[in-house]
Amino acid sequence: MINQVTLVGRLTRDPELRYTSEGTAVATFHLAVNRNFKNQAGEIEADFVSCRVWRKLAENVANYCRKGSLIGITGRIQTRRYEDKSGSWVYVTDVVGDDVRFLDKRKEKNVIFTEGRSERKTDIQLETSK
Amino acid sequence: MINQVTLVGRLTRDPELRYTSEGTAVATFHLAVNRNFKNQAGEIEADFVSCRVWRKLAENVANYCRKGSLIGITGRIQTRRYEDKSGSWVYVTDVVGDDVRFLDKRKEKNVIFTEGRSERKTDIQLETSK
Amino acid sequence: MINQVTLVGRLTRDPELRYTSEGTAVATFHLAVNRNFKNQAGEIEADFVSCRVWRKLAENVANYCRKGSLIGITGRIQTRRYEDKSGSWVYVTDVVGDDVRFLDKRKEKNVIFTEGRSERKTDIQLETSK
Amino acid sequence: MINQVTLVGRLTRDPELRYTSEGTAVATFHLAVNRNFKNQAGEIEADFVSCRVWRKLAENVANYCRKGSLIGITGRIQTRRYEDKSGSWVYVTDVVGDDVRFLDKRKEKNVIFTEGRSERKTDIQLETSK
DNA sequence: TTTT
DNA sequence: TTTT
Repeated sequence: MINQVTLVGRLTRDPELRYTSEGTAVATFHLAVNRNFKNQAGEIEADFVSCRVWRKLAENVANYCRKGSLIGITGRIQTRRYEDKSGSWVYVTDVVGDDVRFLDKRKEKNVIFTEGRSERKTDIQLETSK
Repeated sequence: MINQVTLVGRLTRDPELRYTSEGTAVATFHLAVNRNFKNQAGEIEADFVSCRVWRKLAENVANYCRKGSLIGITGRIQTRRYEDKSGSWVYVTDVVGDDVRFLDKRKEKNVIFTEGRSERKTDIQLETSK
Repeated sequence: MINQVTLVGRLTRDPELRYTSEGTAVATFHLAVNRNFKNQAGEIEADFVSCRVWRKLAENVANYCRKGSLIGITGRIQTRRYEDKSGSWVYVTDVVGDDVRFLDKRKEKNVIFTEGRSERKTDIQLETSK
Repeated sequence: MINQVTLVGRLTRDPELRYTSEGTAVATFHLAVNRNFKNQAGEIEADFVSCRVWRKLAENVANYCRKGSLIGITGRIQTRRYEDKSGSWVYVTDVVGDDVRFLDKRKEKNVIFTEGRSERKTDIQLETSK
């Protein structure tokens, strides 16, 4: 079945990096995603989405993101529940990311812009091709 | 900012239709979205996503969907929180849908297939508008 | 950067399965995706999106899909261009799928429903890993 | 049916604003979306996606975007075809946007941050409306 | 070259 | 409170 999420927002705090007992890295953080419409008071609110990424991605997020970083994340919604101390069920919803883009990096690193080859040419073409 | 969700899954129960004090229709339901991978035990699990739609969409969902209906929904993640009786915050995550497709309808109704004609029309408009 | 597509539609013909010179399987097909609104004449039109999937997915699509099959596909938009015989550039846009769901299969196969158990397990792990 | 696209990329040139014969604004532009993986030569390539937005959105894009602007766009894939001078069919694929985010704006304007207050309000409404 |  |  289909379960696909795309978010662009800012970290509400530094990400938290932990490791499972098997040694797998997990990073968790909340994204503040400003809404694209105003409430009755004319203000813009935000949704605060809980996100989780695994392995190499987790380490990258921990290394490159801080409170306030603008990121794009794609992934899926995951739900789970657990019993709290008082014995009642708590339902939790997270976004599990399979890709994260760091959108306020000044410039994309490691981008050897070969579009030179393709892009520049393309541009010319777009010119020429009218 | 960007906040976009697409889900395809089945209703876990009949949708619930209610009205706000202003008379606006809201339908709520849970979607069971089977995961596309197996757990360690070789079984497929599901995520149970809480969904909410408003107005005409709410009434359509209430009219056309039942427990087990297969639907596609597109929308966004919305978060909110409230204080429970004991004074602690409860965090809630829902998908607010802006479009719902009924995927087990035998055949799409009112589909008169007319590709070609209208596309050419579109083209002429754009031509003219240069 | 972010490039994410989700489509649900029907195959306009049987998929075509081919192999690259290195022996990698590729399946191509077109999806007819009915629009969710009517044109001025009150008719529903469709978009005909060219899709491509690789490897195991290609073979699954070739085995399980036929003209008219309802599928969901997630992936990304890919563009390329080539020079035709007359020396002018042709621009091509395809959706490259990374996941395909067969939506008119009577029932999901191999789905053994086990919510609860495994979710709790996941939770325990996370607890431990703090 | 479902047809949903999310892209984040940079404009390859300034957008072009035109008007249909009925006076409706249309803006067209190409987005360069860097791929998240390298080719055999270790370089990052891009997809060049043709985009189109209408009405107020078209005017906003024309006013606020320039060559190189980083934007996020959500919308759907639209296909059409036309007959060229030589009488053969040309197939065209565009993304028609229903929302555009300007991602290199220094800071979101008019964002008065009010989480909590309004969320509680929403909740009360729902309570009342049962 | 277009599906139900 | 969980679907096929």
